[in-house]
Amino acid sequence: MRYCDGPLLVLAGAGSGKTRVIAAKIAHLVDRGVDPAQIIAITFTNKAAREMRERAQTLLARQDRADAVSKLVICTFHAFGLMLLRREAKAAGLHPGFSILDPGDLEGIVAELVATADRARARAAQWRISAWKNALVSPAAALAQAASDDEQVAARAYAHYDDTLAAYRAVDFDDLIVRPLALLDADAEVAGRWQDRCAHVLVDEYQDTNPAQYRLLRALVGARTPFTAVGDDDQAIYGWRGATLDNLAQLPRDYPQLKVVKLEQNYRSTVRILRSANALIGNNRKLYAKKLWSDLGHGEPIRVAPMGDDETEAQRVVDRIAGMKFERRAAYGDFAILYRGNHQAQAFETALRARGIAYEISGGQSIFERSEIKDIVAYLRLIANDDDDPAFLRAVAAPRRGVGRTTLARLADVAAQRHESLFAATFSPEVAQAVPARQRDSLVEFCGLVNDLRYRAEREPAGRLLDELLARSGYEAWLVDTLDKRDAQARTKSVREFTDWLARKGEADARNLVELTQMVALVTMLDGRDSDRVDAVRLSTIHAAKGLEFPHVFVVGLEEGILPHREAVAADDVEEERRLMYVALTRARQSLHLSWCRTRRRAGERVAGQPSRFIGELAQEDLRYADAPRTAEEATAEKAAGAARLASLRAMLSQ
DNA sequence: TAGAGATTAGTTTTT
DNA sequence: CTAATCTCTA
Repeated sequence: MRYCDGPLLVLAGAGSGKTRVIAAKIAHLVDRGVDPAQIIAITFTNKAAREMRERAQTLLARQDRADAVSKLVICTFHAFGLMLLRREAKAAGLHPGFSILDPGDLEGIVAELVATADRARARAAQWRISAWKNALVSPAAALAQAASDDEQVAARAYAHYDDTLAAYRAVDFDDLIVRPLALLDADAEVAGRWQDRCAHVLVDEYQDTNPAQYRLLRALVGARTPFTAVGDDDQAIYGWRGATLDNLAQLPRDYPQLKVVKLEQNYRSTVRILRSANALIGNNRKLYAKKLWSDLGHGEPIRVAPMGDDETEAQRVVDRIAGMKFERRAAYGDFAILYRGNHQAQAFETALRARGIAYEISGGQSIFERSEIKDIVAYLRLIANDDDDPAFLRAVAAPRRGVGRTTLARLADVAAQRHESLFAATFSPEVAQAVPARQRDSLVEFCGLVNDLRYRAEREPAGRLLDELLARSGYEAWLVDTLDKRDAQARTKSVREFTDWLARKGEADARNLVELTQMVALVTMLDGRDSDRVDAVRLSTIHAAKGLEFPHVFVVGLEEGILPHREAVAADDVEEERRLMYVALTRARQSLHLSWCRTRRRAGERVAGQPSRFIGELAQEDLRYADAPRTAEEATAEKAAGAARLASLRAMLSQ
């Protein structure tokens, strides 16, 4: 670990203290006199970045180098790409206030390019385009290799897609990787500058990098910079996003002097949990052989429970959590319910709410998907970049300002004729002709507000500008008038929460409004201030739970077709599903509970299900099967018994 | 332009 | 069978 001068690959098994290792290495580098501003640590998620910063902070404080923390660059690939593009906007041919389009905007753009009203079709094309970008396939190459009709359509849209984005002076998520890479490849001067900036690069979750990310890494590291890659081939679960284990296999070939270190001791789970996880993953072909071990004791058997249907499953899991909380003096925060797809959360939400148990959903819809937040973000994007037509369309309609479909259609005609944005077209003589005075005044006033705020965006604190935006646009007043009281209150609150958070963020990191706007596009959830404090059961997709651990874990919905997912089985990619199961199992510290449903409601119909093949692949001697009640009476009786037990426990507790 | 009713689609993971 | 989106009418 103290090897600092060359390329290093750390194969870190689940629960082997991966984050700790990276944080320790960062602290060690600082200790050796490396300039903290030249240490670049790249993670996969915002959450991981935050965690790593916290760990590094603790270690550095111990070394009396707390000052170094704020200089460290610890961020996601995408945030790093954004930073590079911002600093090199000119060389990259970008407007400094460029927008980062959200997936909804992009769906609309793609739908128009493929001339379809069918959302599923548009999304499929959008997905194809993204996959091509991440695989570094150009539009021309995509057109040449597109096999099916659908791919042909997507490839033709791809050719115009980048032009459309350029017209809006906008980029998409993938561009935050691809464009910095193109810039570093094309411009030796810029590349040299950034390579000099890096004294040491660390990459977390290396197994989840895609070809574009790997190339970016190589362009950054060059021949001189030492780096540390940390990963685990058994936890590669982002193949669908273009991540490829080839990057892991390729590393020793690209860097012959690569040192490889394996971490095989698990500090998290009991022997039984690990034995089952090892048995499961033994069914996959291996890139690097590795066997996790633990000295945390045998532990209790893994419970496997077939359930009648998904509703019963939710109820019984929640009952069990309530029971265990008292029996084991555990906190709700010690429990996690993990599932394959977001929609599976619903039954559990309902069950938890019925019991009055606090829960928190991660990986679900974030506050950035709420319409009122999108409205505010649209204003911010427009302030940063007035060519952002999607943002214009959203902001101009919230609040309603007497400008309707007809007016906007006329404005769009003028803009198209003049080859300029909706914003710019507002001030053209043609609009004076095409649009009645009243509507035009509204538009001009709207644009005037945006202009004023833009003018001040770099000089004044973000908090004040945000307050002014809410007041002068009439947005806050509109929320209050239009909606019935309760809804309005909730929305006003979430808007306030959001603007307060932004203002604080701006102050803490000394960012102006434009910089904050770009950052917001990459953030999926507000920094967890209450999430740490609230004692709540965690509901999460397995993907979103990677890197986390819980004393008690329930993995639910373990049926053929769900895990492994139907599509994955059809595509003959069961290995990635198995890794997903492996990740789920290895989140658990003490107790692990697996369940599957005999029938499940889907589209109003009951569908029969088979237990997942993965249950059969576990270490059978460590499992304990529980049978579901057979009849409705038994189920009712059990429910009543459960409720009674819960009531008596509650009574005991309240004494 | 906004709200209420009709209609239709839902099948995986996310920066 | 929901829930979200769309369409029509006031």
